[in-house]
Amino acid sequence: MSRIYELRLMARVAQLYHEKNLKQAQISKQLHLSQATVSRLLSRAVDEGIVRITINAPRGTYPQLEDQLRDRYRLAEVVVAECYEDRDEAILSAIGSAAAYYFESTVSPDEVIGISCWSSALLRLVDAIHPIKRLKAEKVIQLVGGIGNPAVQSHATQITTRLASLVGAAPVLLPAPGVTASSAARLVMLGDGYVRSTMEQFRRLTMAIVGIGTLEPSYMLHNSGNTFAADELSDLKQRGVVGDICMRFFDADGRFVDSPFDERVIGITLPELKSVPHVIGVAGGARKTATIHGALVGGWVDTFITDKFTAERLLSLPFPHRE
Amino acid sequence: MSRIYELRLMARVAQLYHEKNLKQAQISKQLHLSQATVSRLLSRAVDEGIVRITINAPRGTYPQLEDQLRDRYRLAEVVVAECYEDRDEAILSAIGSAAAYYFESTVSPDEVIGISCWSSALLRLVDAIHPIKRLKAEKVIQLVGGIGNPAVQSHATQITTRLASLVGAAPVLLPAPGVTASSAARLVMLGDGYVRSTMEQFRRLTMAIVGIGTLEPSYMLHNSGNTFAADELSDLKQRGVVGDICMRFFDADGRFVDSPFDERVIGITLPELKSVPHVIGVAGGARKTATIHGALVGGWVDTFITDKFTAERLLSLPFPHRE
DNA sequence: TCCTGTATTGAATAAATATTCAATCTGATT
DNA sequence: AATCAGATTGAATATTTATTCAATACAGGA
Repeated sequence: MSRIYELRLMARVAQLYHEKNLKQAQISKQLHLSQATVSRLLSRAVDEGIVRITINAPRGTYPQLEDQLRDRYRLAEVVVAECYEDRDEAILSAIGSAAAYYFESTVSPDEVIGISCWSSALLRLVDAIHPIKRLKAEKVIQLVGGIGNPAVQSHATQITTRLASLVGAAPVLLPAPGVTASSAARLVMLGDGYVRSTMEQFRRLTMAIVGIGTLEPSYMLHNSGNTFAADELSDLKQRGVVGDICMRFFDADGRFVDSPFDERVIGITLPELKSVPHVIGVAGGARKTATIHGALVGGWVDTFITDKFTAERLLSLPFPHRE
Repeated sequence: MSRIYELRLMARVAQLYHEKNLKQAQISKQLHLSQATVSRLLSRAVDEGIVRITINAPRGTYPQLEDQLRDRYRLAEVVVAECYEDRDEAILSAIGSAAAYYFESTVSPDEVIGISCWSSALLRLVDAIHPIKRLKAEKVIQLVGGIGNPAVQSHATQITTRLASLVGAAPVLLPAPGVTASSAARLVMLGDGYVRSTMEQFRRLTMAIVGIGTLEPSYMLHNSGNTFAADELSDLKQRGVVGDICMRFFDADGRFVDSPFDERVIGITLPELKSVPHVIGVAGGARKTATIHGALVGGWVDTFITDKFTAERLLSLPFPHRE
């Protein structure tokens, strides 16, 4: 009966609040109501649809893709970067700088950051990070050894060192090959105190940045010299492996795949990685669709940064399981 | 350069805040930002047009008319009531109940309310007030004496008494004719202690509700028996009078018009009325356009309640002065 | 390179807003 | 009428949000 007057009052209060930017206390004085009533009228105005709040996504952002990926893979956060061409080079560039910005606005002091150095996306990330943005993070820890070839191995240490200096943190290196010739060789390397000390610090990580690699075709693995025997590769394929994070392999459903190979890796394990509070995966590219899907289903990362093409490909995949 | 990432972040924060209704503290945890940053991003999101807040006026409300009237006449508050027919009867009904609702939601305890009893709109107002809404206002004071005819005079006291009982307040009556036969007769009436006591309480008013009357044609004044001599009426007209509030006359520019007649009125004066913190004028109807305009220009009320037809007529008037 | 003025940031805190609570009212049902 | 569950209100207060402040950071000029 007096509903129309109530609605008018809600609209009036909303007008003073949202358009004239008055405080509730001012409105309550002006309209001779109590502040509590003003507050209640405002929230009723939203319920009644008198006040409507809309969010316009800026061009070049993809909140829907992000939402769908977050939802589908139960991720804490997803960033989908704008990208103009569906080629690896453009994609790496896009996700590299998107990840760099995400990283910059997200790191806090006292952070213990882990970085896997096998991904070209992470190379781009480190390149794109701004000269320095205040922080002294505590440490930057290398999560896997370098690549067999000593020249490339030093490349890995360089990324770690570079990131560390960018955030004003102490670099913690893993001075060992990522993949040893044999399980026995690995044990020898682990005997090294420096190596062991680094690996013991994995438990203190507060943030990890990792790439997601395909088993095949892979640029990186091809470069890794004698790391892989051809039969080993086909063995992994046989076991259903689709990709790796930090040289730890998983299948299409994201399950860790154990193999003799795993015994030869020097670096963080997947369970260790999973216990890190904030794991950021950075990856994109047409070749990697199934690989990334596996990694995400496996829940090995909680934050995922990619480009719009990769995002769309992932979303076009069927997604059976959802309890 | 990294502007697109900033915009994305604003949109993301806005989404979590406005759509998912998270608190800023939750968002800051989820996105690894500080709460201060979240707050700043949110307000930037409004500035950037990422978040847009719109107010939909409910059907039957006229915020634009209200705004224009508020603006034009510098009023603290205006209520424009829905009304389906531009006839006095429909208008009185509309503004009566609109004013009743306004009054109900606006009065507070300890209020000292004055009411002028010469207006049919105020009759409707009192009729429309709900059975009782909690409050004990302190007093309801009659602002002008009754009409010459003793029968009608008691009518005036009834309105006062009725309103008083509706708000649980003590009625304070003005037991005298609104217009005496002569200035001398007025002085005699003022000798009455009760009358004087009431009039002394005018200074304590916190709210006054008044009608706005036309000089001519007027229903009320015709009923008032010997109040007006025909020559008096034409004398007032000659002086430019267009209407009255509480039997005090003003011209088309709202200026008080003094006359011998004024000496015979028992009731609140315009300066006294003006010193009341909250003066609510209730009026509408085609006959009254110029009258109401004068009253509003004069600034004799700070709150004005009317119907949409009257509102439109007022706004169609030219409005020259605006410093 | 070293200033100097403008900008950003997070922690601390001031300010603003939402909620609790007790009082009171409404109105439905005996 | 009498009673009782559900509303509604404002004051008090808890919670949430915006702003201040001090500490850098950065850009541009000397």
